[in-house]
Amino acid sequence: MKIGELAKLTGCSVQTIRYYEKEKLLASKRRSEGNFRLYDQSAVGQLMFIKNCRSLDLALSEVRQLIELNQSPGMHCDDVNKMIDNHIEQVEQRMKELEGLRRHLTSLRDSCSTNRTVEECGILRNLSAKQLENP
Amino acid sequence: MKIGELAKLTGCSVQTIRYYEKEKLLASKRRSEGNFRLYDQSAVGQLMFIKNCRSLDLALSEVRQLIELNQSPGMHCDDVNKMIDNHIEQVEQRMKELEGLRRHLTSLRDSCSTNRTVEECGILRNLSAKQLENP
DNA sequence: CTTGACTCTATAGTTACTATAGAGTTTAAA
DNA sequence: TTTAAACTCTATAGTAACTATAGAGTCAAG
Repeated sequence: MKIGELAKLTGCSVQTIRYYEKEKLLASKRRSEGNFRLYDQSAVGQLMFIKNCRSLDLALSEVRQLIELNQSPGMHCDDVNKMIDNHIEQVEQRMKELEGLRRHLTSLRDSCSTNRTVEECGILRNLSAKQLENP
Repeated sequence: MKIGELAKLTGCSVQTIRYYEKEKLLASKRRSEGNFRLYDQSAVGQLMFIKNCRSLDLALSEVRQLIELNQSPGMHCDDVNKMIDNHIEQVEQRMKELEGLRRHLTSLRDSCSTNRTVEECGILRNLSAKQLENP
């Protein structure tokens, strides 16, 4: 199949597939006479693997590591576990940050009611304050 | 004062200050004989305003809008309120996404115990699955 | 007068794509 | 058979908000 069909099957864009190839995450060995990329069913699997990883917010560098690991079936998979553990931590960390941010924004929003002018705006006054407390 | 002192006072890096100037978020009118940027106390305030906005994850384009608004003290500040409301929504949206991600990662992690080989690794097997359910 | 600390501009790199230009290829209809 | 549409190719630039570097100039102290 050609790149367009692979794109449709996997839900990736054509450019993205070419980008993954350039980044050595996906090999396309064969080309047609007219120099078009040709793929088989295994390419669908490889691309879905990448897509699944990306839906978990894994970086392409991490995906690359996983692909390499996948190629040594006999090795221990501790590194995979570590990577996922690490990722869970990062996600939880970011959630905490966002919770702080949310509280901060909400209290900022409460400092201004409607029908004020810019001059009176509590939000702008707060933003101009020398230092914003970091909760 | 020169750019290094401004950087120290505000906690921004020297390059960041120059970058803000290029992006027209911060004006530096005066230069020394030797072409060094010269700042006064008001620059500290302007830079802290930007820094405060950034600590709330406001985009530089939004900061630019706020700076412009700040220059028309008589106008209504509804746009400021809208921007912050909008931002709160975005933060909450991202928090929901991350919560889904966290659950997803956790259940993935549970699919593999220690002391397995890559071949047996539940995580890799799951990632290879044609479609990852999107909870 | 030279050393070191500072500053200047311009440029490239980061991440994971997306968008474009300009060219060639294939398929279908007129 | 021609031609038009739809597809593909490569190469390049853009995105956001910086950070890092090169190579040059400025300034104060010793």
